[in-house]
Amino acid sequence: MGKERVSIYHIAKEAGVSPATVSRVLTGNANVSTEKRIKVEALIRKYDFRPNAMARSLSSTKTKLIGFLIPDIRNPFYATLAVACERAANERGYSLMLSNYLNDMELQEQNLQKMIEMRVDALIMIGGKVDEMVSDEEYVEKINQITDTIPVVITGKLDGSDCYQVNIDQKKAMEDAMEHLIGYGHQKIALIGGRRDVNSTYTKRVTYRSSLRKHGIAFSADDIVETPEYSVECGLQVMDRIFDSGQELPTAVIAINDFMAMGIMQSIRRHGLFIPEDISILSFDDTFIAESETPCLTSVGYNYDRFANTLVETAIMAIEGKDPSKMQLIPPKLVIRESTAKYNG
Amino acid sequence: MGKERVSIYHIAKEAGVSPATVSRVLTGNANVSTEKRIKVEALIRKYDFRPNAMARSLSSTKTKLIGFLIPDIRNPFYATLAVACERAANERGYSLMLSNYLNDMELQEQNLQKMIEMRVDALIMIGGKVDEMVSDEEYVEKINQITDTIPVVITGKLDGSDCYQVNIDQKKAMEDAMEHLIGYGHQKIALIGGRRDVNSTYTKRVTYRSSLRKHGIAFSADDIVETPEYSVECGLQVMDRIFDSGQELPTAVIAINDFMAMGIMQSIRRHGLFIPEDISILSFDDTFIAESETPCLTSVGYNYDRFANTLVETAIMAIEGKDPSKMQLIPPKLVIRESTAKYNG
DNA sequence: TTGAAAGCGCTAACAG
DNA sequence: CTGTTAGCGCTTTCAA
Repeated sequence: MGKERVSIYHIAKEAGVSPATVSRVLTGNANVSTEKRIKVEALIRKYDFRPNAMARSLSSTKTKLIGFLIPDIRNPFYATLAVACERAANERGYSLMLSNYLNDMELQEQNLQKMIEMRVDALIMIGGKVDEMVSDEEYVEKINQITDTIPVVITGKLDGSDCYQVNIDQKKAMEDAMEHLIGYGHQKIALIGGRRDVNSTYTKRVTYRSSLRKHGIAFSADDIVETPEYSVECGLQVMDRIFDSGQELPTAVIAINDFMAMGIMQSIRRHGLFIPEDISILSFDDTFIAESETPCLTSVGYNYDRFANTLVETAIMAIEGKDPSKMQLIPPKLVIRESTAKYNG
Repeated sequence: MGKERVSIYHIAKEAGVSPATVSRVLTGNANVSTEKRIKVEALIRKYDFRPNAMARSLSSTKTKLIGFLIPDIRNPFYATLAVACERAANERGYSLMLSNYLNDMELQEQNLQKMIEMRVDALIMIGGKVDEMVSDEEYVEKINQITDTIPVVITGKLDGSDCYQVNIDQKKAMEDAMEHLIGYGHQKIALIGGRRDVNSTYTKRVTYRSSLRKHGIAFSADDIVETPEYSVECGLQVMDRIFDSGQELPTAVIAINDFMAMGIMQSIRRHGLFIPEDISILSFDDTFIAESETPCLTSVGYNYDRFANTLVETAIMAIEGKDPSKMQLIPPKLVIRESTAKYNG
């Protein structure tokens, strides 16, 4: 430790040029004579000099940083998306500043503030307070205060805010799921997991019910089960409870995500039933989990690269004042695997 | 967009004090009369003012940022660790700057440079070039150049470098695994996955062999299978190959991580065998996957919070010149679940 | 306790 | 093409 940091001044002095010239070869935004350029570049290599991003940002008022606020990177859905976004950002000369709020609204707030202090050029936020059914008025006000200065793109819903939205087409996702299952002859279909006050879940529920109606299938309140979390554990508990209740078992179960599906499958196996022979399972997100289960999960996924590109591209366009569209939809894609089968009542 | 950013100058002017005073109430590093403090604090609230972290860092030459370089956040092992590290860092007033190098050495290098440009106060690096069996001399030189200025803590091995090491006790981990399996009467134990040129894998292999020797069990070269990746896919392929080869099946399989175990289990089930009745499975890392499989996986895990705290604490101590110990070991912890059973030959 | 002033390392006019 | 000169927004002596 301790060695003195070299700056453009050191380089400039040793090269016999002005600091501005060094800056010019660094940024490439202006012409420098080949002679001087070569001299400077040699020094840069000699000292393995890296310009101070803080100073650069301070001066240019651009950080080339995009804040990325998500609930929990341990959920493969977010991990997949984060990796894709990081790549997308890097390709465009930006870095992702990621943070998890772990379903803690206060932490989400803190993280948000930290991003603002870092003067990120844009913000991508997913879930939590930006996907509540009824948007928190005070929160909207706070976000709008931010959007005055920094473009914010969300995956979710925030009524009355100036955010750009990049959303999964939840309606289509559920429709595809239902068409698949009903096409396989299922009538008793359960929808397990999620909170009704979360917009994406709410939309799925509504669509679930309208799909049933469209096909003339009676809706039973028992068939929609809410859970406080979107976890494996919750999936297991809910399915156990269904078994214990003695009520008529569904012939197909739609899990709100892959995590939930894992739990549900575990419960079903423990009760000695087979998937898909006894019960079909379908989930949302199509993460690596779907391919890794036995049997492999039929799941509604998305093109994560496309999703990520749209998110990042929208953010960058907004940064550059290019005015991207306010609302973009990511189409879902049903991947049929082994966990769903024709109903053979 | 467009609203003018407020700075300490605006606040100072409106409060009728000097910018220095505003800075003082911001940092809390000096005394300010209650009267002025209150006035300034009110203004800060009024404008929801957030000090510019870039300017602050530039001036103080501290960024309160810790770079966190990992292979792939999509692997639950890293995701779990990352979340724990983020929390540990936050608790101590630091933020994590995370990036994935996706097994791409060039990307690892780029990300590293970006961290340096950001002037992170310390660097935590895991795997990849910092866990190769034979350390790349040039790379060591490059890292040592960094450690001249920034403390680097690694989980891995980098001979001849000045890094702080926080490592999992791989030897103990494998010993525990082997004792468990051998104690259950297994003699034909396969070790599947990983590359021999990765130090952590190498250590496991060596320990595997010495455990066999200690118990007077003959070693068969067939029982160690190398894989290019640490993925579900590879696990599946390897196990399929073992079945196809017609060689004597192991009665127990040790998977190098949970991913690998998933693939192996999938293969075994597809071949009509049962776990653990026909083959026992044991894995390393004990991520959520271990609990979510059916049967639940017996796995050697670690106390991730402790692991993360040690990593972050070491980094911060080094930042503060407190001279932490150069080498610390994280003890593993065998969690026995349902995937291993007594051998009943 | 407080203000003035000098930097932190870089970029970006502005002359020349 | 190049050097000089202001900042960017904050922290931190140094005097008062």
